[in-house]
Amino acid sequence: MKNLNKNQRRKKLKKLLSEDPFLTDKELAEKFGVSIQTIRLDRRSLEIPEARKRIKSVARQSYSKVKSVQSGEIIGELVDIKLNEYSSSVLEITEDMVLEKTKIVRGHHVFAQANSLAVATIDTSVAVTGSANVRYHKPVSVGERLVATATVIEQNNNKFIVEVNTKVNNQEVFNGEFIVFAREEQELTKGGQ
Amino acid sequence: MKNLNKNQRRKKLKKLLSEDPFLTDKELAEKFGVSIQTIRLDRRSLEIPEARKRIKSVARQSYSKVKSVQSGEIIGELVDIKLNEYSSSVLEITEDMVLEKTKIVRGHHVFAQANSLAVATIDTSVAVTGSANVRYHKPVSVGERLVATATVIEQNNNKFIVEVNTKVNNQEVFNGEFIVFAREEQELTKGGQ
DNA sequence: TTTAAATTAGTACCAGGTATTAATAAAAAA
DNA sequence: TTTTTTATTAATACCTGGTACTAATTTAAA
Repeated sequence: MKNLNKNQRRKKLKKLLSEDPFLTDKELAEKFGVSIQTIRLDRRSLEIPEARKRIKSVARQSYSKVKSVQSGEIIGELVDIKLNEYSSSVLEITEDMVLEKTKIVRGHHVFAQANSLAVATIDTSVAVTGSANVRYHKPVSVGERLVATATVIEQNNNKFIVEVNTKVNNQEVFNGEFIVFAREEQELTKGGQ
Repeated sequence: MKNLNKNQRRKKLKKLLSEDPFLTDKELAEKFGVSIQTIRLDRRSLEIPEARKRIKSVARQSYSKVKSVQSGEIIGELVDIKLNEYSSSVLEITEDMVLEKTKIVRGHHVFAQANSLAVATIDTSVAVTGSANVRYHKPVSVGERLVATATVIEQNNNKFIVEVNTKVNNQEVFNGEFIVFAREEQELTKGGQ
């Protein structure tokens, strides 16, 4: 990759680094057949930070994302809850949740919000989904806010039937009936999830 | 945070770094009130790499994860497919998919694999899920491999009924019936998802 | 051909380490 | 208590991937 003038090289450099932020100046210098100093001048004028900082920011971004999903254990933000009765959560649709082609939300995100809400509504140390019966009414797109409300409609011992209703602008886009089992921590071998 | 003996300190160190891989030896030394050298001995005996390597691996993981989910659009790895007939995918369960407390896989991951497989099986530019009826039979844990197979069992015009069966070690853990609609790219306003 | 722009070289310095040897402090055993 | 072992700290040389700056050299344009 040679014989590029300054502007071509800088343009390409920018693109390369956006695709692969892990490249060091040395690697870039080799790729372009120029000296390290040239690459550094390029980065400076393009205001691109050094590799370690780029890597760090990638790590930070994704780390906080993973964490919120892991620790929160609820998909979306819980806005209201009364255990064993009802709860609701809000999920804002971002670019990474949609299909590239159509910009429509991938079904499992809507399901995940509803399922995690249904499970969270039950007051027990461990709640697992036994089955779900769901229906998608309308497609959802980037920027829209999914408001899910879960209602416990029946309880028999440790078996709960939870209905979840998801709306965008007060219009129903999804609903589902989840059968959730409450279990104590020890008995993890049989049934459900 | 002082007066910890070696083993207590190492235990805590391990935990701290698992929660926040961005901490440098210097910061850790201050936290524990010991010298940098001590922290380095600790890391070495615990086989924990230096901060820059930890950060890099966090970045790499999430970078590749985001990419594969976005571009692949299939959850898990597609291993076989005959369009409009059947397909199968394999999903390996990793730590980030399970509930912290119980180490059991969160339901929506199993659903996501099945749903994305059902949708991918249909030969059209846009396929959306209309409804799903799913059942979780057994809990799934870290390290297990979910093998999902999707079979188209009925077709009426643009409406497909797809059955998905997910197994671990040849034992069924999940099954679901998905109603999927095939649509052309223009008509994105009404129905389904 | 002279001037200006682009590139390369060189040097001092930095963070955050590895790896090793040696010295010192604290705890346990004799 | 003294010795021995374990734990901790210090010191030093070296590494990568840089920043920041100055100076020299090369290439292209006026």
